[in-house]
Amino acid sequence: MPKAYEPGKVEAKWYQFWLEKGYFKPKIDPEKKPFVIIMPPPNVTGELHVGHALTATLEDTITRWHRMKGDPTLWLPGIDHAGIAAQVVVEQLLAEEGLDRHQLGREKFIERMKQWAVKCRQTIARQHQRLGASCDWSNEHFTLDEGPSRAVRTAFVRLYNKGLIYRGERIINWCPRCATALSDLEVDHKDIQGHLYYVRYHLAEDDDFITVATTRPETILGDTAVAVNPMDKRFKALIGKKVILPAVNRAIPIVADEAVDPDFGTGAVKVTPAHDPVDFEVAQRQGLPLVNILNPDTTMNENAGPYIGLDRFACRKAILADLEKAGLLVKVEPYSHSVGHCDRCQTVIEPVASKQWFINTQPLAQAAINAVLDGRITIIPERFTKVYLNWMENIRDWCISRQLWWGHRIPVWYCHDCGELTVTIEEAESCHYCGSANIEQDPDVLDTWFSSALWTHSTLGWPDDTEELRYFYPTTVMETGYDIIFFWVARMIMMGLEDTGDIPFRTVYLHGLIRDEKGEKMSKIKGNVLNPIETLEKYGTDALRFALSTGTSPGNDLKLTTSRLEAGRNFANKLWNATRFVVRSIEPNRADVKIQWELLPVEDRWILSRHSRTISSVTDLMEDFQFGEAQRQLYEFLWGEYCDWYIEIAKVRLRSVGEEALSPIPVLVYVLETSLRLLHPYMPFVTEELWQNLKNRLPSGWQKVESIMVATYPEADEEATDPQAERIMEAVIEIIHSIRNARAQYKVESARWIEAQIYAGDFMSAIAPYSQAIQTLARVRPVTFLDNRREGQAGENTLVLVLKESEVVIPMESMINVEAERRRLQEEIEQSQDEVANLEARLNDEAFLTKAPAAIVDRERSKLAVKKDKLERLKQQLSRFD
RNA sequence: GGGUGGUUAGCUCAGUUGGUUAGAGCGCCUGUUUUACACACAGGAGGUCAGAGGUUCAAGUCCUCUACUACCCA
Repeated sequence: MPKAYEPGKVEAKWYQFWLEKGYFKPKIDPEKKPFVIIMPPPNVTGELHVGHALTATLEDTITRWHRMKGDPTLWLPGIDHAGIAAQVVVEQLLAEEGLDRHQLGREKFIERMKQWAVKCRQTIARQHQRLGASCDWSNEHFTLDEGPSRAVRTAFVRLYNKGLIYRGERIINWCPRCATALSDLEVDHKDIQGHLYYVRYHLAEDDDFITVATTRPETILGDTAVAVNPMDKRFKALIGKKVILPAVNRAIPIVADEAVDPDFGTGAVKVTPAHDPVDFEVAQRQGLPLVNILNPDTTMNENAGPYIGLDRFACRKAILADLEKAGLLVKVEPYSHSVGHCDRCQTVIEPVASKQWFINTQPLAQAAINAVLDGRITIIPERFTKVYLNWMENIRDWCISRQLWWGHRIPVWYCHDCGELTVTIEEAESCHYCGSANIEQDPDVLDTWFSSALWTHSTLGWPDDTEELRYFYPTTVMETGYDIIFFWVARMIMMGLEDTGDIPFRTVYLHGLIRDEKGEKMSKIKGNVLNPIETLEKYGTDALRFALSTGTSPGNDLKLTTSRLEAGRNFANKLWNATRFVVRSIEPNRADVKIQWELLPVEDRWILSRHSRTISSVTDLMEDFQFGEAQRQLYEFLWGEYCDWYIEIAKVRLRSVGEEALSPIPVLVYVLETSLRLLHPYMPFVTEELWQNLKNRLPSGWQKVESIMVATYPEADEEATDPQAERIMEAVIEIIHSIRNARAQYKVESARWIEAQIYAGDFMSAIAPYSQAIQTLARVRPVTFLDNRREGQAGENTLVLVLKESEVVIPMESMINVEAERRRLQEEIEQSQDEVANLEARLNDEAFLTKAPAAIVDRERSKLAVKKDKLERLKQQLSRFD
């Protein structure tokens, strides 16, 4: 084995091995309950980013763990066609060739999109494989594949037939750059420092006027009324009269509507029903007409009179200039208001009345609310439950039609003869009402999230009653980022329940977002994105996975820094070298790894006890979705206990040749091998490589399976916990620490041997076997054990280290610094006194004694006894210097 | 306007039924080529857990308020 772990040399080999063995594919076993994760499908927009790496890491960890536990485990990968986002990417590619999609035509454009998607799928799959993703590639799905597409059409038709999908003219969010309608979720609201313009409208019949305030003066051209609050006395006399719109000289009425806030502006507002959601509702109530003034590219249309052809912002300037000239612009105030922006391209959204397809979501939301309220679905972390419920309870209809080419075509045909709609799953040949063949399919496609909402069941075969659907649905965990809780999770719950009658998953696990070193969200525009592939090539996949999942908590954002990546790489290397040590210690012909449980020395019983506790704790944490903490504990155990202490003490035993000491190798191997299995879900590559290295050097019957991936997940052995062994080892470690500390304090050269005497009272016989270990690890020789406490004489050049259950005496020849020693002891005494005082106060408190649990009181009592004893001994030592 | 999170060591963060002297990684200081590992080892410094009040025998942890900060929804 080389001196350092070289991840690049082994990762591809093991992935290929797992793949060839078919480990990723679940075996359906009707006797067992399966474990299922459906992967959130990445977009076919290019490559995976580090957020996908986090998703893949967490899902792979959960998946590998369940697979090792013996559950039939399905992790189903997939790819999303990503309507707008992907279309924009390919349109940009076309633009480089000097083409646009209209020149190409719909069919040829779709062909180009498909080619692009195929390429993208391959890239993404390869990237997932480099991350170690153990998903079932034979079950990979694409949202535009025939199965999911038929599911989309089926769901659409069913909802349409139930009256839950309808077509209607509503105010929608129009992105002029993407040239499509968007749902409310796809709009970012940003506070913009704009202006409030006060504009005077003359009355038609007399010389009077009314002043309205607006942030968008260009919409004056589309006004069809002025509205005031019916309770507002100022305008009572004007209601029912007409005003003349400036610029276009149209007469419009003054109406009374309760929606008007008398405190806004002048109390009179202009009503532009085709370009504002609130005004749209006013118009519905008041029976006002809609005047649309915009073309789809947001230039002004023929309704804009003299401003026809101008862009919306140019029009605003022009109309303001004209109003000013006409003396109709009364005043302009700075005004901060919220403006919608397209979340894809950040273009200012235009609210506009448009005929689109919608889902009436309220009836679906109720079932989705119940599923969470009654506990059938659990959301982790819990705080997102409230976020989810709040959104569901205030849900609004979902605009699902998009004016794009890339996506699921809406399964609706319009009849040119009878005007009826044919809504069918299969391609319509003729009108279902009049039989005419003169029909035309709706040109639009569906919101990508519509197909995503069906993903948990459409991938398993729905609407067909497949074996997979019956066995794997409902799935177990939905793991994804909290940023798509509404986009995806909430809608999946609604549609899963609607289509199948059952929840789509039992647990929603939401992870945080990854930020750069400065804490900023990663984005291509900022150029601060970390490429996961470059990162794993530099540090190793396991290091990347470690950095992404260790010491993090669910739902919290995390900064990915090079120091985290280095920590992961170092840990992998530490494991590598620990294994290298163990492997080198195994003698080829004496590779007996059977543990002789009844003969084990204390350090073996100690590490086995700590090991067992670690397994139990790690398992509990994983059951509770606390993967970051579980991994941290594994790290602490392997590095801080196994490597730092157990291996070091084992070396002493291995070196004592000729003596009849029990070999530490069986326990070294056992603890290491079990820990590798425990760690495998987190760091699959290094654990497999090391596990195989061990396997190669041990007798052929040592492990039945061919890969750590399919070995069983360790279970804690309660029998192994050994408090007495832990207590003894703690004392030994404390002795070694104290000597090392004293050496450093007195600047003893590291190579020099010093003498030490140890008094350990009742513990002596337990600690005595560690004489050799203490010698080696603290560099003290000779070590003698004292039968009686050495009280020390004044003027003596000895250092006495007072420990919890023992004392260490170090003759320092003439090196003792009396003042420093006195100070050290005084400080220790002060600290000790504080602790004793605190404990005494607590134990004298009647309330504590009666109200605290007995176990806590007992613990405090024994703590006090130990501290008091130590304090007395410290005082005696100090008296030497008086 | 409504909601949620964060505020813990110089930096980045853990700390999950309230119960030892609050932890880690990185950084910093001192020392070490001790044959698994310098991607390491040994030792050390560094914290009134944002502030105030409350509940409790006991609060980083529960409650209330305040400040700053980030995000979500309207």
